[in-house]
Amino acid sequence: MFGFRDIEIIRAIVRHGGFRAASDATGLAQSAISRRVRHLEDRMKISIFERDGRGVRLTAAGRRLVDEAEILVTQRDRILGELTQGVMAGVVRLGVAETMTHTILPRMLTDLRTRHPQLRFEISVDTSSQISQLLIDDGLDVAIMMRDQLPRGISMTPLPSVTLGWFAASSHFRLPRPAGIDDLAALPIVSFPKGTLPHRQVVNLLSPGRKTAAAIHGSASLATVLHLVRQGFGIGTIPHDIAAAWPHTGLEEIEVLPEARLPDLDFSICYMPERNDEIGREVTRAAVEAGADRSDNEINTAHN
Amino acid sequence: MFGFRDIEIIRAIVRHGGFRAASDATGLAQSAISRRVRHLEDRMKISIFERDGRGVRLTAAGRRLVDEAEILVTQRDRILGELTQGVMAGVVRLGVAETMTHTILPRMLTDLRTRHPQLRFEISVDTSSQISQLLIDDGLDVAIMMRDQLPRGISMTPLPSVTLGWFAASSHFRLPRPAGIDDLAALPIVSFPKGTLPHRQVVNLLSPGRKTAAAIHGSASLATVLHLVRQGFGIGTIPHDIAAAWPHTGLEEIEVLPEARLPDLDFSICYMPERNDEIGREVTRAAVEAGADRSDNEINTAHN
DNA sequence: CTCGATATCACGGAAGCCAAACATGCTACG
DNA sequence: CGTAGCATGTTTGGCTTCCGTGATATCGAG
Repeated sequence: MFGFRDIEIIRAIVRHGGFRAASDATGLAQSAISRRVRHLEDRMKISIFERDGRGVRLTAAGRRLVDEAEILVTQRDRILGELTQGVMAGVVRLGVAETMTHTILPRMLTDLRTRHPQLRFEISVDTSSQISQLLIDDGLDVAIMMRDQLPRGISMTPLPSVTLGWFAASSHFRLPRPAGIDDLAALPIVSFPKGTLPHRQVVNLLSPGRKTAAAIHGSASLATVLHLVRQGFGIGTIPHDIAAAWPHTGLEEIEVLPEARLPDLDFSICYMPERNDEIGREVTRAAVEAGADRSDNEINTAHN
Repeated sequence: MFGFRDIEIIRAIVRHGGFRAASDATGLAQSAISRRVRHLEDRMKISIFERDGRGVRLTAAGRRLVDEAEILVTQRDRILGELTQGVMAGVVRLGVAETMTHTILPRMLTDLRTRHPQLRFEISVDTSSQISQLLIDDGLDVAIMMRDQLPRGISMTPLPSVTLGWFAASSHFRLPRPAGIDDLAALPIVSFPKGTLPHRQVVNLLSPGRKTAAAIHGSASLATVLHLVRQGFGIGTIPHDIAAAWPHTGLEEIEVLPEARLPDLDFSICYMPERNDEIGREVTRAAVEAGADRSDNEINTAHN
């Protein structure tokens, strides 16, 4: 086995041409170098230097060792520098609700990548409650989710609200304009997965005092929801942003009465300042700016 | 600063979920782990674990450290394994005379690469005397050169002789067939660089008792020699193999009298067994086999 | 209070420093 | 030509500092 110190010392010996010169270069006593090298050779059972009266030269094995191990020292120093000099690097574990992956996430990641090329992201897409739990358990560094149950000590920054609409595939269903709650409840509905806040909101909106419970299907995958709605499986509750992002899928917003309107979704970007103050702040900044961009974009898409 | 041991210990703590468990896993005492981690944190001025009554968890900085440094341990173990288990790896410093780069070298390297994918080559092309000196000074591991002055203790394996011919660009010079020494000496000659054995041989062949010294130009680059001869700058002394390798350059061998024939070049593959026994043997084997192939090839090209 | 965890304290061994010994090549002188 | 002296470099022996062990103190949660 060999350590970083061994490599540094061997490198110094090679570079300066001997134990003596290496001792000056490293600040170690020359005797320490001698004994260290011998000990290392004994441990690894290879000879690293060929000695004779007037100095030492690398053996073939020694040269191989230096060539290969040099890079380790370099990398160690790089890691150390990045860690202590506050360079933003490493892996950021990011949890997002799926809706966000289609809106602010791409812009946010682009922003972060240009500012901090060393950062790597590991993105989990899940329901807000799952993400919330992961954040609490230190399974995530930053989360973008709906405020569910908020643990204490968390930092939470609101993002622009996401507005929902009722959508249907063009000409699959015949509905009055505007449609009322009863009209909607009579049809199969594809919505957010069971257990999530928007799912509960849809249930609450449609259920009270109705004879037969509305057929509400949940899907954790927005792509699946879009697909099902497009195929005429039912009508769907879909964020306006998402629908606008696929303008040619044949989806059409259903005009509804005010009482049938769906509440907005309030997303927040959250992190634990105790654990991830620096990264959390920076990701939050990027998310807020991406959200601001998104507003512009919303206006643009409204023009379409 | 951190060492391999630090990383291994931190990894053990993370994997087994605490100092206590890590102490069982690593065989160290629990107190040693505690103190080591604290010292490390002090030295690096970052906090790696977040402690409370019921255990420890990685901080963000700690996770970054583990993520980035894990690979260092892996690489260290790989290097150690390769060194001690006698895998042929590392960089082989190879010195060759230029003639050889066009004959056995490509086949030899292909052979070695397929048998030892871990090997890397660093190839120097120079005159035989330079290469010889480099080999003596441990600037090369293996050399392919003409035997010049041979240091003692060297291993030398002869390779097939290289035959030389006089070449000229078609129809640039008018010579009797066969040409004699005087005919050749009257023309500008492009040959091997001054100071090399074949250059001396050309000089010796042409100079004795002549009124005006023959105009012998030297070039260390075979490509340059070929170019000059092709352009009609003069006639050249070129290995048959090389000329055969460029069959469409308009070069034509000059038919000469026996007394004007050039001596063969005797190349050998050399290494210092004291320093590079294992690699030297293997490269020698590959060179000899490539030389055998070359003989076949010579016959083939003679058919063209 | 008890349990399960980490932190701390006194003591032995490896790794480091200092000084002196040892090996080798070079030079100059008899 | 042989050899003493010197210059240069490595190895070897005493003495201190840091790392690992074992037992004990301390702390937080249930």
